[in-house]
Amino acid sequence: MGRETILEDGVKERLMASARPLFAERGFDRASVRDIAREAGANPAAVSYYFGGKEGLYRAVLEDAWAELERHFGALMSECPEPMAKIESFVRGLFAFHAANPYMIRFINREMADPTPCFEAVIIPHVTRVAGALRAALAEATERGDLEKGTDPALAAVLLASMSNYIFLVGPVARRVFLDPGPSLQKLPDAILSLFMKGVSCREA
Amino acid sequence: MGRETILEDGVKERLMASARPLFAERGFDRASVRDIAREAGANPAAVSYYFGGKEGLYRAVLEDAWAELERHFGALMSECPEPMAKIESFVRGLFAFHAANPYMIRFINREMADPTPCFEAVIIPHVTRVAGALRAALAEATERGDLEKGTDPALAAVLLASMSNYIFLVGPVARRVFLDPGPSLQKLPDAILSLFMKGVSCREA
DNA sequence: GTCTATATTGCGATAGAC
DNA sequence: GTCTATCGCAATATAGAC
Repeated sequence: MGRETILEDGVKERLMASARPLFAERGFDRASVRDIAREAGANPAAVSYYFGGKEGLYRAVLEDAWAELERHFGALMSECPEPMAKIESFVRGLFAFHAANPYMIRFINREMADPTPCFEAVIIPHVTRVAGALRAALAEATERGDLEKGTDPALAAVLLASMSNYIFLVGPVARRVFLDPGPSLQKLPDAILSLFMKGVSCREA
Repeated sequence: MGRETILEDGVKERLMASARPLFAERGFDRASVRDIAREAGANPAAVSYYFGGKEGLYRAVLEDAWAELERHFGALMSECPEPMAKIESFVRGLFAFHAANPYMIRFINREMADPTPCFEAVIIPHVTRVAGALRAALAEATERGDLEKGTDPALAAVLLASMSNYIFLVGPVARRVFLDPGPSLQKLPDAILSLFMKGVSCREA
C-alpha cells in the first residue's frame, strides 16, 4: 500500500482498465487474456482468480462502460425540464460523449454485430432505459404542441437515434467516404436538429 | 458430371455458397473452414486449394455479395432520371434489399466494427460508389431547385444514409427496443422520406 | 482434384508451489 | 494473493497418398 496505490489501483482495477481498450479495439475473441494481463502488469491467472474467467472480465468492463454513459445522459437530460431542450441535449450530448469516449461505440457496434452472452443481461436493459427516456421526451413534446400532432414518438425516436449514432457506428474509416472528417462532423449535430425540427416541429427552431 | 451438376455446382461454388451465411452469421474468426467445408459437402483442404486459404474465400464471398448489392442499386437508380425519384428509390430500394438479403448488413456491420484486410480493397470502393451516386443525386436536386438552396449534399447524404441503414445495423435484437418489429418497420421508409422532404425540400412531397 | 493425417500455433483455464 | 508450468482443446495449413 505504498506509492503504487497512488498511481496504480489494485490488480482487479488494473485488469479492467487495460481490458477496456483491448476489448473495444479487438473484440472479445481477439483480445487474449495473456495480452490483457501483460498490459496490466499482472498475471494471466489473475483474470480467473478475480473474475472467474475471461467472460466475467468482459462483462465487468462492459457494465462499467455503460454505467458511465448512463450517468452522462441521466445528468444531462434531468438538467433540462423542457422536453424540446431534452431532445436537443440528447443529440448534442451523444456527439460529445462519443467524441470523448471513442471506445464506447465500438463496444455497442460489436455487440450488435456479434452479441455475446452479455447482450441480454447488460446491453438490453441500458439501451431500453436510454431509448425510453428519449421516447418519453418526444411524447411529452408532442402533447405540449411543440411537435406536430400525431407524431409517432417511437418512429421519431428511431430516426433521431439513427442520425445521431450512424456516423459513429460506421466508424472513422467510413466517415472519410461521406464527409471530410473535421469540419463536416462538427456541423452534423446542427444539421440533424435543423432537419428534425423542420421535419416534425410546429415551431421553427 | 451426373445429376449432381444439376442441383449442385462445383466444389468452388458450393464452398462460396455455404461460406456466405456462415461468415455473415458468425464472422471471420468464428466460422471455421471445417464447418464451411462440411456444410458444402467438401473437404477442408479444398479451401486452400481453390482460394489459397481462408482469407481468400472470405474475400471472394464478400466481393460477390457487394457486387449483388451494387447491381441492385445500379439498375434501380438508373431507371429514375429525375433526381428526386432517385433519392426516393435509394431509401425504398435499401429497405427492400436488406429485407431480401439479411446477411448483407451483417457483413457490412462486421467490417465496420472489425475491419479485415479486405476492408480497403473491397468495402471502400463499393461504398464510395454508392455514396457518390447518392450525393450526386442530391446535388442535382439542389441545382434544379427541388431541394433548398444551400443544401450541403454531403451532409444530406449522410443523414439519409443514417436513417436508412441504422435500423438494420443495430439488428433485429435492438429493433425490439425501439419499435414493434412488424408494422412500425413497414412505416419507416415513409417516415424517413416525409421527414427528409419536409426538412430540406422546397416542394411538399 | 480429392482425400487423410499431421504439423504448428495459439487459446483459456487450472493445479500447485510460494 | 501471486506466480510458473502445463493441460486440453480447436484452429489453419500442408504434405503426400490415391
